[in-house]
Amino acid sequence: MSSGDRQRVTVTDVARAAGVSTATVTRTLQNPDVVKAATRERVMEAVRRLGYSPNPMARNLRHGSPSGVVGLVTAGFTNIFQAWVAAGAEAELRRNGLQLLIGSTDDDPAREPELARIMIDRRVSALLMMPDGGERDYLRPEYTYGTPVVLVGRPAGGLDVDVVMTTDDQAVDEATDQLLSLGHRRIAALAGRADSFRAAQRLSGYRAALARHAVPERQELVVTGLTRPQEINAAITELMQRPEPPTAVLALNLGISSGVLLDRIVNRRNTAFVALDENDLSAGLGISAITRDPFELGRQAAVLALERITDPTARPRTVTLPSLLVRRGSGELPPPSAAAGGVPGGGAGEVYRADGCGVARD
Amino acid sequence: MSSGDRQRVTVTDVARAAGVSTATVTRTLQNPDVVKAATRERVMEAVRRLGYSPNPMARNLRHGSPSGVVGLVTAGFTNIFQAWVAAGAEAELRRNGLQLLIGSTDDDPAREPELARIMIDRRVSALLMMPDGGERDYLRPEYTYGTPVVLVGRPAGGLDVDVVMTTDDQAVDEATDQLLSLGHRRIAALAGRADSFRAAQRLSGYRAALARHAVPERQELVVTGLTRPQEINAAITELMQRPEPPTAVLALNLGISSGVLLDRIVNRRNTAFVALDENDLSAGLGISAITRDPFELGRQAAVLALERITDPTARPRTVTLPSLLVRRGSGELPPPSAAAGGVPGGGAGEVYRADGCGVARD
DNA sequence: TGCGCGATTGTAATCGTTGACATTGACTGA
DNA sequence: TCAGTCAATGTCAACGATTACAATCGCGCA
Repeated sequence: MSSGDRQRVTVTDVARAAGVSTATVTRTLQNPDVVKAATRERVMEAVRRLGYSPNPMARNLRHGSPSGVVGLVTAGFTNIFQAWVAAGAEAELRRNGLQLLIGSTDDDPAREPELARIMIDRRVSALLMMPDGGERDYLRPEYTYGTPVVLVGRPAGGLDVDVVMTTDDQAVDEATDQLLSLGHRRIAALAGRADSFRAAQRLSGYRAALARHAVPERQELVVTGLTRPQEINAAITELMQRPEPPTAVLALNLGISSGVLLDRIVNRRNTAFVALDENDLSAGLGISAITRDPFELGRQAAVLALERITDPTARPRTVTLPSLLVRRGSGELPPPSAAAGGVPGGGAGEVYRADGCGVARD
Repeated sequence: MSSGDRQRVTVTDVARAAGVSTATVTRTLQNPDVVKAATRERVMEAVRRLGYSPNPMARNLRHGSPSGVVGLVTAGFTNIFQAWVAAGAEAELRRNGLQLLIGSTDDDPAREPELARIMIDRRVSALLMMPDGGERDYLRPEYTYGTPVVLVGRPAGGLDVDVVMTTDDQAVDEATDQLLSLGHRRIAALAGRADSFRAAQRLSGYRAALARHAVPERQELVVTGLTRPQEINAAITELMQRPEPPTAVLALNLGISSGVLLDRIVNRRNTAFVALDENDLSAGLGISAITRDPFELGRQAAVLALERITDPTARPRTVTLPSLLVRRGSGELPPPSAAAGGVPGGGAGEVYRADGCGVARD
């Protein structure tokens, strides 16, 4: 049959069918006002009948015009935080008639440049980069050929590009400070890839609070490099079985937060706990968490991209969104040794329902 | 500065720099063996020095070759099930040197055709469609121009395309059957969008089991159209407050599964419960679930796409992957009225934490 | 010495779309 | 009536990469 033909209808076909030149077809589509109404009708009829749509590659080739597509590079499709960022960017771009396409590095820093290159080569109107890989040289202007680049949640590192950041360090500092004020002295901090900017940013908040309270950092309470669920589970189990287990736990990314939460439920622990980022259940279960509104993060990234598309000469900007500590109880628990004083803000009354912005799907 | 130039390096530039013709540059890149070693060196050096990479649009324009990019249309980036499908497709495609790009309809069926069109126009090598929208006419061959299309988790509807399906109906039948055998007679079924194929497929399994056991279906126990978390929460609350509440609950998609799970934990319910699809916590909490291995689903879709790319004339195929009922305890609970008999089966080693339900922080 | 062959490389047409420029024809006002 | 104007449409080169075909070169062999 003809299903495999991939034989496309071109302007020439339409022009012949309508008895006009290709220029008139193009004009009818691009600038209808300059074409006589009768001709316009004839052309449109042919377009409809043949099912013509312009080949965007040829169009792009001729006039290096914006493609109407914005690319986003994520660390992984199943990274739900980054998925919400993508959703936020998508919504804002769509409001402006642009389409978002996303690609995943699958947490492999080596694939960032490849994916960025693919998107730049396909002439995305802008490129949003979320992974937290090390090397960023491939985003230097000589490689991006003027494609606007927005970095999400990681710094520019001398690059002349727009950036959207969050104040994770301040929020972790605030959470740590609160735990220290409650009397905690052994506060574990669990983080992801040791070489990532984000882990460093968050740990710096932890250390700042410790320093302010003149509490020396204990090396053995800082665990980094946790990525796989088994590692996370092993780490938390080992921590809690020590002779001197931590009295409070800071989980410094979403995966770790989920792992610690599962451990709390399964093993019925009541250690003080502050999560970073939320999952389906954390709000409903009274987990104090540092939240970052990923949807807004993505939206802002899209806004920056749109502005740079409009005015490529504008000075790159850095937008900072607040990371907020939401107190729901688990982060307000005192250490076991402390007298049973009033728990500030804690308690079952603060158990919220999860009514987040999400829509359930299948 | 020159950062906004978007002035790309072309074959011509490379050719001039290397002192050869554009044809030789192309040959060096496409078919190095026919170029003299010395010339090849000179060209490669120029390519490196200028940072040249071929414009895929121009390449595509000339020779309608496969683009090396496969498009995937999802209902939403934050749909974690579909994200895992994407991850599976990504892995398989990558093994074969192809790149996956995904776009989201944000659960708006009207955007399926738009997105499909964008991807087809950009000459993706294949198109994977996941949303469960109604209309599918836009995938007729006259609109896809031979782009291989694979439907994931929804039927072909007379279309001549590859399909990957799961046996949700059979698994739901099996789960319902088991609950009925345990003595349950009031089994609630909660489903998503009423007009979706998937909800219908799953409910048909529920009804088949009821019919086999000669248990009449109770309209008031079947709730459809649940999409937002609030709706899900309201529905489960209302159900359980009835004079005759259900003794068992079937959640027929992931969002609903999460909602019911949260309700169980918060309200310490111990009603029999079978979820469809899993979230972070369901395995650890002993929730019986119908699982579909989304990663494998995506991988199979990619395999079909790859085969059709290789041989566009092959007859479209339908691959069916099993939906499995994993027994972890919550689905093996008897109704309250039943005597405390042994729980049949219980999944032998598969019962991880049947007692994990209803735990709290005190 | 001269012909022919194979190994390299160059030339130019092509893909589909666009837009600057040229052309056509009708109509206006002097 | 005729130059001038304007609206409508046609012509053709260009975008960048590719490739069929042509051209060139060196060398062996008659």
